[in-house]
Amino acid sequence: MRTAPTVLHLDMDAFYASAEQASKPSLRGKAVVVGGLGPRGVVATASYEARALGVHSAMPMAQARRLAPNAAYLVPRFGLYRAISEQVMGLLRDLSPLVEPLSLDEAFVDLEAGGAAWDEESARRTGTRLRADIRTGTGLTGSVGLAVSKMLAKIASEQAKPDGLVLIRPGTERALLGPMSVRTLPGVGPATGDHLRRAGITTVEEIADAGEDELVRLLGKAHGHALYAMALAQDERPVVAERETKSVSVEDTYDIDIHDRVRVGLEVQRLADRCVRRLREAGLSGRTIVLKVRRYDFSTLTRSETLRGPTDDPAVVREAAARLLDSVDTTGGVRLLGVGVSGLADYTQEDLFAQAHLAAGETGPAEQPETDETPPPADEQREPSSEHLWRSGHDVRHAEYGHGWVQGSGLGRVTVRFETPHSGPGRVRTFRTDDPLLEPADPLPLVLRGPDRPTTGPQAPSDPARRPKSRSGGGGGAATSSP
DNA sequence: TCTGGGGTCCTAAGTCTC
DNA sequence: TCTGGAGACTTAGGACCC
Repeated sequence: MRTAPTVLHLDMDAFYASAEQASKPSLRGKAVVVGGLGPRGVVATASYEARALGVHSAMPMAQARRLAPNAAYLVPRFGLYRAISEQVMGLLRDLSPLVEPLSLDEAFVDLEAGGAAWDEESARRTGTRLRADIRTGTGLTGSVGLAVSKMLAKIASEQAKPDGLVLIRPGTERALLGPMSVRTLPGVGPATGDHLRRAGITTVEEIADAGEDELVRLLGKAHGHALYAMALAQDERPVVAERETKSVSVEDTYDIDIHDRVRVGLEVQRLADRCVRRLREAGLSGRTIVLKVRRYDFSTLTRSETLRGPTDDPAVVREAAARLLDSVDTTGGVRLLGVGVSGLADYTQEDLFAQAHLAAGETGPAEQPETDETPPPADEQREPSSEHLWRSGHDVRHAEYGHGWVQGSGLGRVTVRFETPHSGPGRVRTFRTDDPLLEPADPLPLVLRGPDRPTTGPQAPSDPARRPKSRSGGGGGAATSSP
């Protein structure tokens, strides 16, 4: 158990929305909602202005639009967010070799391991300097929590939001946690929260009072023990820099339920190919193939099959997924399909050959040796219509008017606002979607290094999603409300 | 109101092996 | 040869997180 608050948790404030506001001057101070814009999309992040209107993460987009009809609605630009995230993680690694990223916008840092802090005072200094460096380097704000453990550091950063720093002083933890809702503790979601509430437990203090045996009786062994320890502010989990991937999966929710069994089969094949591509990119192979089906009524089922050895062979994964689909009744329609691979092993050439032989032996007709060239998904073989080039929020360049971003498109027109992270709010112009002077562009850096040198700073890598393929059933004509 | 996508971990029942 | 138990593994589902 540590005696000094040397675990740091960083949480970037409304990360995706803030990145969009930083790159689009006309959105600063305005409600911005980032997420899927299709009929079944949900909110990924809402700016604080949008949160004030009641919009929050995981809310259905349709509900967000009712609450904030005048907000700007944008699709996520992961290329940009990844570039900023890498810069921020770099700042964290300057503090310590023990950095545990949780997502693009969150990480734990063991300050003690890096010699960056050893007591309250040095920890606070380091946290303050980090926040300043993040602001200087990216133009964005992050909140910092400092405490003796990961759980407490995370609770501290939550309290620090937005744009603050909170240090939980050693010895004060239990008094601080006691009156808090059970939902504050990691691992207590809606279901566990409800379960505890029915047992008359609503605060952290009441968990501690209930005793370990009662918790185990209510929630099972693992969850009960863990939660009881957390309620006593005991959390010995170390900051772990390297985490092994346990599974790789892809899934798609369709704008309209799929009823045609043949189409369902084709989609599963596509997903299997996509999953294998991801698997190979990560240099992995896996033994267990998982099919996920969410039906029209939102009931979800999974079917899995474990092979004799690990594979990254698209034909093998496709066949396994197809076999699994055979055991699933899809009458009534499906809204989501997914294919995953778990039981992962490092990729080796032997795996491939072994599996190819296995597949040839077990699946009857002799398999052609697989190559890397899996055919592109059916929808990627289609030429994207020019409408699909213009995704809401993505950057563009016009030969005459310069750099801007797509504010909306549809009916053969695309509306562009011409501004950059370093200009004032820009003018809006509308073009035909096939205007030869207009082309997709990379995001510009949010922060200039040196006098007017936009070539430095966090330059997002060219984002393949920038030239989007039409998504199955995907809605074109993304509408961005004018801010 | 109508619920994304990519993960992790846990539980429980059934099966297999020794 | 049959039976029973322990432990490992497989499968399915649920909860949670960002």
